[in-house]
Amino acid sequence: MVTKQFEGLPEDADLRRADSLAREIFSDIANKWALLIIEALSERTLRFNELRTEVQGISHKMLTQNLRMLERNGLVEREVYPTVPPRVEYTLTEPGQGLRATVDAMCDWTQRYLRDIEAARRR
Amino acid sequence: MVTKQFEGLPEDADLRRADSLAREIFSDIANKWALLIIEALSERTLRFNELRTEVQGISHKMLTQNLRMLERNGLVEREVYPTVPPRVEYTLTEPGQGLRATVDAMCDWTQRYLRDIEAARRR
DNA sequence: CTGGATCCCCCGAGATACTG
DNA sequence: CAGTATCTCGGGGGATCCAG
Repeated sequence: MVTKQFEGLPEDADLRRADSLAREIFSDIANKWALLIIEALSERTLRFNELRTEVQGISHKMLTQNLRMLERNGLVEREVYPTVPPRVEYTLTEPGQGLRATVDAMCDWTQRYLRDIEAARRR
Repeated sequence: MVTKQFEGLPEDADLRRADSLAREIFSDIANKWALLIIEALSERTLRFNELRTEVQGISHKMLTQNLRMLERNGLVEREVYPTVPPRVEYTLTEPGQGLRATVDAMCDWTQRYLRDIEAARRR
């Protein structure tokens, strides 16, 4: 997806590294749960269990795993309030907000072509 | 992701069906391989083995499976030329083109925030 | 070349239990 | 409430072979 720009150029370790990184990131975020979590956080900051409710169908484990991944990539920020019981809030960072736009687009697309897809399936 | 619009309304079987369908579709397309295939087809029609090359890392099986899925949902069109050896071409349909735009946006996003993400990871 | 079918292994992911 | 750790199982997905 990215490589094309570099085709034919002399080997360049940096570009190759960037490309492999891009693929890695793409693989990270191009998955159902990650995108749904971002969609859920697009409106407002949410706590762990709120997310669990919003992103319906996700398991405890998947939610934590994906949140860690998103955090690692700097797409969501995790804020811990040292109260009792603990309170943890997840917020979209600026890069996360940027991705949010594309996720929204995907959701819009789904809505827009729902009928067409339904029709296509009947064939 | 879609349900929100309907919250609080009296139960409506049609809306529920549409929502479950939307989730199904979203799960179908929100996966790495499907999106990479669409990205590959965004420039031009491709044959099976060309796709296999473009979408590097994908296995024979995954490619066929995803193509069948995309075809079933009417995102790609499959044209068979009854020559020998057989020649099969895959093309993005109009809905497919629509999705392509959002995939492009995702790729752009990846490029744009590459450095930020790299930095975030080092922490 | 395209693409089904089969075998098989590994790990993704759910369930459960336990800490702070 | 939030999160980690362990166990376990099913099926995702690779490798391979066959067919048109």
